[in-house]
Amino acid sequence: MENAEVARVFREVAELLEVGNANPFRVRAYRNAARVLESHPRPVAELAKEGPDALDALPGFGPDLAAKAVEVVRTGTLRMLSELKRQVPEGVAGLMKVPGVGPKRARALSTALGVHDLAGLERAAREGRIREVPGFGEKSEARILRELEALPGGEARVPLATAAQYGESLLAWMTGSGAVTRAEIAGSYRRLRETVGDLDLLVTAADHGTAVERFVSFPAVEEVTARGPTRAAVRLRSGLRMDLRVLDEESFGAGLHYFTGSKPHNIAVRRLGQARGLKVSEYGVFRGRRRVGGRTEEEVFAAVGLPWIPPELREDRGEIEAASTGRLPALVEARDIRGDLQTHTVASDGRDTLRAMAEAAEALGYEYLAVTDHSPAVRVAGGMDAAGFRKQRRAVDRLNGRLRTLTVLAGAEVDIRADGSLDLDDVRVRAAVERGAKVVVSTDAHAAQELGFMRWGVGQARRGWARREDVLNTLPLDELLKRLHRAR
DNA sequence: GCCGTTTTCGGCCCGACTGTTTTCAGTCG
Repeated sequence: MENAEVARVFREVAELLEVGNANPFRVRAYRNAARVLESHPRPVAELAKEGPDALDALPGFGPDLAAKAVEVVRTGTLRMLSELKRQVPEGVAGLMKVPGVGPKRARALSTALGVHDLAGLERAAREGRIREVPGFGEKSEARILRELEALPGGEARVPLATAAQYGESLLAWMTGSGAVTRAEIAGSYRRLRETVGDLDLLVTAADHGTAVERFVSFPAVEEVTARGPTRAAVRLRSGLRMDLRVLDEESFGAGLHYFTGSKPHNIAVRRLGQARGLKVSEYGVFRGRRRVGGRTEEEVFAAVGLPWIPPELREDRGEIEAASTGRLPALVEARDIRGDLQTHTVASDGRDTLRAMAEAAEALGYEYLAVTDHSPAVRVAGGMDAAGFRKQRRAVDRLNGRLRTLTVLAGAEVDIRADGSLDLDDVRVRAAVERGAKVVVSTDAHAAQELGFMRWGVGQARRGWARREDVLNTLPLDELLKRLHRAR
């Protein structure tokens, strides 16, 4: 029983409770519990064995949720869930997949029209029956139809590195024009999540209208979906959505914090503010009507008694507690990296020669570069046999004699499974680091240019709370070699 | 359902937008 499975049961309970008109805070308790389990470094099954106290100690867990988690671990299911499924008409929760339809409207539609799935909802909309339901009108009916048509395509999240291509050209587009004085992309992009749903661009500008105008004329824009005096939204030809918000200088830090999220992190910060009689919003920190901060993120955090927290940690996974007790980790930085330990050359499926890779790595200021071409198992990647590796090793020795500051290490990428697939479901840096394991951040570069992917790897390490000392390739060469020999 | 340097009961983050209302509920981020 994995944590994710228990979390899924709790999420399903939350959904059914919500559509069943339960206390929204009770619903939130289940969602929160699911989120805590998903990001908890220890297996819930292990905690369950230790007894109820271990689970009760999890944030947001009380006796009830702890007992329910134990029940799911032991029986694979939850009696409460089966009970809820009997009470709530089948399929009603599924109606909430339509944007604009929440629990109340899903229930209203189900009760009034007897629809229990999206197909039934679409039929009712086409027959003009939705506008007859109290609280709905022609516009709601039209929107539901529109959203239903857009659903299957659904804007999927895109990989961070892909989003970065748009993000960086967007920033260049905005700042290069002189239309804005300051521009930053917030959201999960700034938290360096592996995937990004949309890009939230925040700017300050002398003239708001000019900034909005510049934004909607970004070359990759296909459709302008909203456009007001201080905000706009567009969809790019690739399907990626981008939002713009024009902020005042005095509230830029509050806006940046708010739109960087994550949502659970923001909620936790606001609760801290509330306890101090402060109101924290995207416009600033207020005591009554008086603004007490918001120009910078530091001001926002300081107002609630915290040091600045790096965006990569803002997931409400313990960073608030760590910050308040002065135990935030000094996170690894891209500049701490002294070498790349997994790369390829033309000897297998890389695109540059050993020498070109070495020179590019030296130009990046690295002390070492490990070339790790494929073993014979990976035939499609031109895997080398033992003789090939011996030959490459001699080439590495010759090259090291000529290089000035870089040392090339000879290695190999050996597949674990015959089909090459990963049998792990998750990037688990934090669990590794908490148990004292060291990690290595590498790019698997197959071309000189791809050595630049290092920053994405560092981002994932930071999201796992990795400090410099947790990452082996922040070590100077001699220490790295010592560690490797010791491990052997 | 959880939680407590105001509380063991009565709270629980905040604001914008939309559409349906005639002062506001529902939804979203």
